[in-house]
Amino acid sequence: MREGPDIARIASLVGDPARANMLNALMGGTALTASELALEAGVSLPTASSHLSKLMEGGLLTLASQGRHRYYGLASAQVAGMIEAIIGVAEAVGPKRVRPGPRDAAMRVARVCYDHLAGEQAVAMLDRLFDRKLLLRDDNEIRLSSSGAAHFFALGIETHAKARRPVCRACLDWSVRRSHLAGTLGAAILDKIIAEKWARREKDSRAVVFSHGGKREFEKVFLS
Amino acid sequence: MREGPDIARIASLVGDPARANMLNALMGGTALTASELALEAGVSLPTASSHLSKLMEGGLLTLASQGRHRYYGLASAQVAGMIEAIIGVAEAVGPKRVRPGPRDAAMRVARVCYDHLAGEQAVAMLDRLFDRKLLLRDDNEIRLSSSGAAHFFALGIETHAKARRPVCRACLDWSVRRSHLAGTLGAAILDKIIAEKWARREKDSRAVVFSHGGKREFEKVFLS
DNA sequence: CGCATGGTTCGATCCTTATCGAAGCATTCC
DNA sequence: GGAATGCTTCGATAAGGATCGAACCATGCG
Repeated sequence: MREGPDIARIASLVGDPARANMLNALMGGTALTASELALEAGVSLPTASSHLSKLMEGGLLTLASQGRHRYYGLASAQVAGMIEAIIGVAEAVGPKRVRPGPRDAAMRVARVCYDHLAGEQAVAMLDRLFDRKLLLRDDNEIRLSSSGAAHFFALGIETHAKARRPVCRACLDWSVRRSHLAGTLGAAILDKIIAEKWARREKDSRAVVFSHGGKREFEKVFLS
Repeated sequence: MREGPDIARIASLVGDPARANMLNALMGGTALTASELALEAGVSLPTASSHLSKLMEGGLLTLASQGRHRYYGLASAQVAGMIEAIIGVAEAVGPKRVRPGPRDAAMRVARVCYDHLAGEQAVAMLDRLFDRKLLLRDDNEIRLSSSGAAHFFALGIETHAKARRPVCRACLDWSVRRSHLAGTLGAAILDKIIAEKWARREKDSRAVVFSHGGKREFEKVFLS
């Protein structure tokens, strides 16, 4: 029984919750840094780093170093396909609802994903931004339209690309399984939400809780 | 990160070596009993039983009880497809050859698989039995031809179905990745090999070692 | 050059889980 | 009914690995 490919080794790499979350986050196709992945997985940076080196050694990830940033991505479409297959089985098997507590419900509605907003609210927002043609879908990329640039400028949100980081980026939402908005624009919008006190971050959690008035304001500006 | 299908749970089920071996053995499509799977995985019966109940609870296996026998099989083609995908990644990633020691080499040539012979010799034997039309391939089933019945009768091997257990059954070989012969006929052949002292079982191992003369005899009878 | 920041390595702790022997159930055979 | 066989459950042990704080390396910025 010692022959053949070591399937237990590969499967056990995916079999740890932290690593599974990381891989799941990378299924969006965009490479992420160690800190982003640590946040996504809900573990500390050293822990994430340890997991990432295991995934690298297992051949599941590729690494692109850019200056002091190190971007991790899935190694191949084959790896992505394997994860898809596992997700498929998990979905088929898993009407296993585990404790949909109040904390989780709040997370589902709105939460922080690194530095931008995620959850139902964030997905709905991106949908509306497309509907209103403030953002344009261009293959897998998201671009800002001229009307969009004007709109965000009016809101006091800077939309000029400064660093290497893209202004707009799609990020796959875990709970909704559709994209929400990342990139500097996504980050700026979250900043505004917090600065305007429309919502506050829950302590020791990624949940974002809107006040009653704040929710109204947010919907007026982004969901109308 | 608590949302969506629990992919870590599914992956970790496959991520244990013993369970991976069991699933691998079941990839042949034929359902196997707990004892057979214990042997394949190289663990004790209680351990195997524990693993099997976990795989059942995880929805990866189905169970068919027939009297005091309990046959475990893969739950669905989807599960099989997932395992295939994992194998694919493991193969792509894994020129990781681990210690092909003499013990493993012997196992590759000939070993016991529950109560019948497995390994290169066994696969070659089944090929020859088909070539000589002593056995007939019938979809996924294997049948004994009339000439085959006569042939084995001449060798002193009983081929009448007594119990529920089939006379012939294909069993996927780990090392060769092709089928060898199981069922009562497979068991009877192994019995003859041992009884004629053509080979002996290695102690505390599944390896079967042929003597020089025994190998000649075996080849004359089954590989000619 | 020094400081700040993103990442990794190290060491200690803790928890999960694989493992097997012994005992207990269930089913069939005599 | 008893004996035998296939399988599961229980209990105790042991090993592996996930985790985090603290210290360490590397790159970029002023």
